[in-house]
Amino acid sequence: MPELPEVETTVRGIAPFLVGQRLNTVTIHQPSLRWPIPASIETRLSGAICHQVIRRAKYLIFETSHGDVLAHLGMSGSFRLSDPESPRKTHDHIEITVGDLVLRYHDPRRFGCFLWLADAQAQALLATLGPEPLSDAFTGRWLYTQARRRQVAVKNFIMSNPVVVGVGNIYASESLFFAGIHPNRAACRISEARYEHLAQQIRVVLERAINSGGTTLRDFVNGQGEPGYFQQTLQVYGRAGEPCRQCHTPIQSAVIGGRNSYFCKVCQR
DNA sequence: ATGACAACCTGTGGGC
DNA sequence: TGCCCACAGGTTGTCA
Repeated sequence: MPELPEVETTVRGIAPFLVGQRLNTVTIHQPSLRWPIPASIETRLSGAICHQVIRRAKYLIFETSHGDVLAHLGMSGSFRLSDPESPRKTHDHIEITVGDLVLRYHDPRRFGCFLWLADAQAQALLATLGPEPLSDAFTGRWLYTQARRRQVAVKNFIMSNPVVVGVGNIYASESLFFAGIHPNRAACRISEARYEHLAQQIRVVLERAINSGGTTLRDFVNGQGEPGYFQQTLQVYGRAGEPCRQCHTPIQSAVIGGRNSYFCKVCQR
């Protein structure tokens, strides 16, 4: 489900309702996510004041007076603020009451996580992360230097977290289309100038998606339960057989690195 | 070090 | 209508 824009949309949606507020009760209904939710979270987090909600890569970090939490939405996770009177749904695994609302973590596939940030496991997850794509540290030169001697397809290269965080399957296809680069091209066979263009397009695509509230393919909703609208402007993702919006050639799809990929064979070389 | 790929788990949609 | 299979937005861990 969520790539960087969807996580950012979630953070922006829920933070105003959490920051400065007390997390009154924390209830774990299903601790079995990708890694077990620490049993200590229920009692230790209850009563904490939430100081800040921030995003790092596709992680959400809840900074509280009783310790910080590192959460990830996996493939199908979402946080949503609801009326406590509304019934809890299947796969609502965590409930946190805040004021007259309840924050629910919903995740059918349970690939997400909810850990104490200070724990070694959480620290290890953050340790290997590359630069934020919307930061000044992310440049074409960085991509170019990282790509030396890398034979891997450029699409897999930009989806790898040590290289740059937050670029998932949708936005990898989209940014490569805007950069005019074929997703199967070996990472080491792209010039620094083309990487400058690619880095710029990655930033533009992610920023536009954030401004549209993210992409909803099946079920993504923001903190208020609303869908994103970026899918209406997707250029190639999920459009196999449909005409390229630039040259009208049918969009191709191919499995690259085990993930479905979409591109225009004329516009992307 | 690099790259390929299975694994984690449930829901959904298409084909028959 | 129902069954079965393929596939889905991510990431880690294992193995060659």
